[in-house]
Amino acid sequence: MARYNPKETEPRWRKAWDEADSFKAVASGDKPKYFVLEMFPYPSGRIHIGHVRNYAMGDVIARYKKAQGFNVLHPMGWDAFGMPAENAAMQSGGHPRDWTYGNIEIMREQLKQMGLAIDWSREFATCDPEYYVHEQRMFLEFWKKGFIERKESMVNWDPVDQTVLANEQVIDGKGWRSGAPVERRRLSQWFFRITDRADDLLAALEDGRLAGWPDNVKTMQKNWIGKSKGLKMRFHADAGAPRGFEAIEIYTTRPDTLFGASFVGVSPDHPLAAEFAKDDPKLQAFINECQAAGTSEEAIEKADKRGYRLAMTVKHPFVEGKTLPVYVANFILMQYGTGAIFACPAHDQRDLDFARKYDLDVIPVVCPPDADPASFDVTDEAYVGPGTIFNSGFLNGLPVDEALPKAIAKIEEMGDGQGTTNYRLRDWGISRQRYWGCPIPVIHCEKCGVVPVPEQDLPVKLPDEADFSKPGNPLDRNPVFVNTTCPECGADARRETDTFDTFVDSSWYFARFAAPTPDAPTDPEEANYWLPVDQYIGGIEHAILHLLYARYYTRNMMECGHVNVAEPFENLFTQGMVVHETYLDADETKKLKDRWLFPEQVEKKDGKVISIETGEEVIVGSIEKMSKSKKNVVSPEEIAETYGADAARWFMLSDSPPERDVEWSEAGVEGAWRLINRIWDLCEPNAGIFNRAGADIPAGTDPELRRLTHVTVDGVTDDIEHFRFNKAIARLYEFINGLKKAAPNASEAAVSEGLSALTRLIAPFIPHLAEECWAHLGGEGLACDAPWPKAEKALLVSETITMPVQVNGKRRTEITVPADADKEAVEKLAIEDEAVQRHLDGMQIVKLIVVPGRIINIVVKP
RNA sequence: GCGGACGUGGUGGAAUUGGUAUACACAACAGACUUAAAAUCUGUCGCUCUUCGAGCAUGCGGGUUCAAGUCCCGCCGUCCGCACCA
Repeated sequence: MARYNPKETEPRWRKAWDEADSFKAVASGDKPKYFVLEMFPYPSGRIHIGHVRNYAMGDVIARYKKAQGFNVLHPMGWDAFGMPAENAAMQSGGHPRDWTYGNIEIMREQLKQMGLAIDWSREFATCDPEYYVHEQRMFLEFWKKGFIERKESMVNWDPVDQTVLANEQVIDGKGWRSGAPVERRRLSQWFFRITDRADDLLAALEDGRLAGWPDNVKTMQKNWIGKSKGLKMRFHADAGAPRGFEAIEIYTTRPDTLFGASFVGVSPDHPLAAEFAKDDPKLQAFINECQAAGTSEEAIEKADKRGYRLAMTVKHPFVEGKTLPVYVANFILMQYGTGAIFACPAHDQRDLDFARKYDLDVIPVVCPPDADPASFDVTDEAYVGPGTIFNSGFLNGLPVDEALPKAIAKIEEMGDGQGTTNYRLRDWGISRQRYWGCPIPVIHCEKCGVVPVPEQDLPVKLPDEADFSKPGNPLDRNPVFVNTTCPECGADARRETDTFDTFVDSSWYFARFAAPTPDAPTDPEEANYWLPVDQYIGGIEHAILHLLYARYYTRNMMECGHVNVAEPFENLFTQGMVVHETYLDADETKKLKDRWLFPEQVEKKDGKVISIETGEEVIVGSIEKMSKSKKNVVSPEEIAETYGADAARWFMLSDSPPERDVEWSEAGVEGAWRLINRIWDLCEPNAGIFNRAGADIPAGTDPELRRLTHVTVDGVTDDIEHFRFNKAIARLYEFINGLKKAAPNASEAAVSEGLSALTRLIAPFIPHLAEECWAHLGGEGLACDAPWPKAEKALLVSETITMPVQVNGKRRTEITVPADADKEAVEKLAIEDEAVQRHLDGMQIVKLIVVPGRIINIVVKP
């Protein structure tokens, strides 16, 4: 028997698909459309097995839907702008563009070798000027429509490298490259006004428009948007207020606890803090320390609660004569609300921690339902639940939800504030002080201000020079790029040197895939044919940012007439990540970013992990998603080289449920390879069987084999529909085992039916082998064009069923009953069973439960 | 710190959503074939015991139910996100 040789068959079938243009998508015909999209990759160098998992899943859906008779669009491209290209340029001196396009060449070849059913004619990279010109166009359109504004925000600044740092580049408050303590700097930047659409983005999560999205993603986005009802109010100064700060405006969601207030706090970034710091070096030092934590919310909130008391007090709004101290506190975010709070330590854990540390009052004002106000007290744990207000003047006796509006009304009546809706969501800052991104198409003129680049001058192309040997952004020191004239007055002017956040690039690529055209972002007619994406697939790590930005950006595009959908992704599937241990060189004198080791650079020996190069023990770090920066990546190449693309695809989809993270292990890959051969061995002796066996199979022929065939078709179909690829594969194993056992003694017709179903069922998973088998068995045309098999309902049912029998909830035996047996008959059979009788001896039957088709439980007592 | 998830044999996992816990696969072990190896095939495989039967097992501790991996309460551990990684 000839052994299956993927090295020979796989390239041959890929060529056949290419020549037949099998996966070319055309926006016409009477078939229903189906747009399948996996989140496009960043061209980091080579694909890793996380990519294989992601794209194999999308490919199963694309091929399955094609077989189901849909007109399928399944494109591929590159999220090609971003920092890794600049980092590579700094390290090796090359150009980000060469590095990026070089990587794309390699990764395209690797992806093609996976045998993906992709329409490669639509491929593009976001760094192609033909793509980003439209992004610049849309920016100007959005600006005109008021979707964009310029304002100040904070960035991490590395004083040595003279550059802005991403949060991930700030490690323990220091720059990852320079090691210098990071400063917070205020910069004028461009923002998309996503908060203007917060309400609709939230509403769509709740009103069924995103019914095809998983609940956990919707919940995460909902919490991220963080709509809250609360009160904006002013605390009036009592003493010590600097000029212009006679009142402090705070935001609170708990105005019902105002009587429990013990201090007012402001963020270290608050203007009041800056004002006091002018002549208080100690305060300035404190603010600097707080700012050294960087800009990330995580760092700010995780830090120990610390504060600095200002020489200022404010009046309590309700209690005559009562004053409150004012603190600068490190846990208050300038970005949220007004950057200032009032604190009620008894009913907020952060406030309580702070109050205990600085010995401030803790006044309980909400009494839990089952507690007594006279004795209720708060020690280490703030009470945040519902209850009745006490210690609170005019609010006394009210439940929390009634006290809230009453407190707001009172403050409004006093003219000191207003009830408001607030969002946690912030406007989307899109300016990046980096070279390798899409240039923001504006010009700064001393006279005319900020002026858009005229349409006919687009695209603003990135200049070729990119010298990363000096600190800072190469665009800033490129006179040819920077120096220009004002399009309005003709005077000398400066070109904007910031580039777009790469999330802008990925916020509309799906629309470009659907309808590329040279003169506009989309051809609206074609875009409207394909959109929305019917099935979007990507990592759970994108649950919030990318998916929210894309939803927002699509709304902008809709208002400009580029698309006619607000929600770009009809159905979403978030797959788990492939995670792997990280390895860190123990040499702490090296910079952190240079210490990571690839898995193939280490080996395990006597329970230790050592570096192959140095022989030294390495630090085994946490298990994390595969990423190039931490080098914990595993390439699929070796597997594909040894066993073929089909085996690699099959292996990545078997075993683990798609939505769950998997810790990478190669154990089991040989099982995938054995399966490929087992299927081939099953088909090999049956050359041309489809031509010999008739289409009609007489009733009663090989009922068990036929039932297995149809049950498998039914089950695998259902599994694919629900993204249960691991279960589909387990079912296919059972089918293959059963087919193999039955084939020698079964009729050619039943065997042919089984093999025909098998070939088509495996085609989405292992398409090359499916083609080889299909051709060998006498199939017409290509397997990728063959229709999906249909299960005959009549063949699914079995005549008898097996039911377990429990006595007092413990399984004692099982009985086989006719499928149509009624309840009494089942009860009788169960009680009469010998094994059951042993447990009924000397007992009295109290209750008898029969769940039809499931289980029998006999409850007894002595 | 906040938000979202996950936790079942030596390993990856299954369990029709409250109804036979461990399907399917990997690894291991034993056997067949072979001069030998590979490949292939057959069988065993959660733990404990008095093993033909029974008891105990789904991260830990409680609870609801005739029945709990599944539901509820409280812990522990791991992963993802936290706005300039993509």
